[in-house]
Amino acid sequence: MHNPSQQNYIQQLSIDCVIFGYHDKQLKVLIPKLNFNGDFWAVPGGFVYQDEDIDKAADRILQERTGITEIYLEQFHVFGKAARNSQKFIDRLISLNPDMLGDELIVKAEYEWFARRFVSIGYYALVDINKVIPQKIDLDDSVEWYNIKDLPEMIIDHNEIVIKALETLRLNLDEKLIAFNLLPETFTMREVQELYETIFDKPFARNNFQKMILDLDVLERLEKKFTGAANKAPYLYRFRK
Amino acid sequence: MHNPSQQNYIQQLSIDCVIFGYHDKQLKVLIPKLNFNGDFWAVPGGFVYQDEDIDKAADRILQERTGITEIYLEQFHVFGKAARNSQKFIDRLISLNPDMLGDELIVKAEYEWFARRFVSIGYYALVDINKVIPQKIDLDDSVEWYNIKDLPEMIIDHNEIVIKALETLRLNLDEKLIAFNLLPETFTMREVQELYETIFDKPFARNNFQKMILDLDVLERLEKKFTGAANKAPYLYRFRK
DNA sequence: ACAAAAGTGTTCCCATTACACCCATGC
DNA sequence: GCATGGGTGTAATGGGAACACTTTTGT
Repeated sequence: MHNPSQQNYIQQLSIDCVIFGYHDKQLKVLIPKLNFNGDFWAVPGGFVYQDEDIDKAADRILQERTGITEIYLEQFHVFGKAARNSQKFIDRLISLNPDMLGDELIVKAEYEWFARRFVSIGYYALVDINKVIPQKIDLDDSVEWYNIKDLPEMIIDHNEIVIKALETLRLNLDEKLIAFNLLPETFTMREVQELYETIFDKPFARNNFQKMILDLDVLERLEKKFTGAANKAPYLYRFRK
Repeated sequence: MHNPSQQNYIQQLSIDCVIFGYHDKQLKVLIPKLNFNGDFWAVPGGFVYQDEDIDKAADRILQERTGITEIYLEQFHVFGKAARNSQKFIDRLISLNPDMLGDELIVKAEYEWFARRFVSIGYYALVDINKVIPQKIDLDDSVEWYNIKDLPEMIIDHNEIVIKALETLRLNLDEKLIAFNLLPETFTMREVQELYETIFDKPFARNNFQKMILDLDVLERLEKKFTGAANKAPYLYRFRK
């Protein structure tokens, strides 16, 4: 077991990452489930080494779970209520997992580490869901994509963190042209539109949407995509970096 | 002297506040100067008590320097580079102030506290400059308003922090209707326009500006303000909360 | 009467929205 | 041919920018 209390981390500071993916007209969030009795879910998180930039720490945490690099990543909010700690979670965890008390000394140190109040920096990431192979680390029982409309109940304030991340994503989407990070290398205009409709949870007019996106002048049109369907083949596009 | 190392603070976490005020067509920032040899300026900052919300901590830091409560305050960015520490600043401070070495034990503890790498949460505040009576605390030599276009060179990355705060202010100004926090209780339309022109550093057309602001539907028109000038008296307005 | 600045109305332009039409594809 | 979905053009709409004019005030 990886013992945070024995690592050279900044104390009482954590990073929590909301990893967004998109598939099948659903906006999804990558969420590990802990390998303990009792159903504990938490967004991927971690701590910051003494000699590590916070952005680098977030990137490392992301790579551990997704296996990919060069991820679009943005800091969005700091969660720092005085009452923000894992006390309830830990107590329930221990009561349901009495056998986890092994080496008394280390357990005590770990308990004290985790039970303290933490200030957490929230990051959100946008990834191409096809490129991600969810990685279990440490104490993960599973790492799964959940539809954002159907999230499990998570520990501490992690459900609020996801909500705040989505709000920020919506605010930044138009301005920063970041939506394409959620799509594969190539995609059709319909797929872009469906993505936008999913994120904003509202419909867009097809023709005007196409014009709006093309006017951004960030896509290049490739060959047509023959799907075998009985209709005109759509063009494929690629984001021009 | 107030010794951070002996307070019950979260370690390696700080809060820095950019306090904006407005006067005489100038956007100003409240900046204390340290009471030591060598010219050291730093935006008002502080640390977070173990039992204190980070928002409360920011509010406390603000009240200490401005003397006023109910300040508009917003978290805007976390500065967390690994190399972000006060080492250079402290070394220069000590070399210029050799007599500050008093009680060896406490000095050593303080040195170790301040020399470490800090993660800092940036807040910006908008205040009515007329209501503020700048307060010196602890080691302040002075606390003054500086034109944002003519800031002193500050310690660590504090100049960057102010720049980032201004960027965020510009982005949020339209959306959140917060500009009025920088004005007195009542004001004329011209004053609002001059404030906007100062913040965005560009001119606005008078008639269209008036329409734009009134269409926000957040101002109430009061009586006219007779200035004694040889022209039509402008209306006074008040922000409707 | 006049200068200065406040207040308001009106036109112009552009970008978004809505509506309409044509095209390619496989059955 | 025809149903289906893709691509594009054009008219209507609305908000902001530009321009013009009127009103109020003190000298």
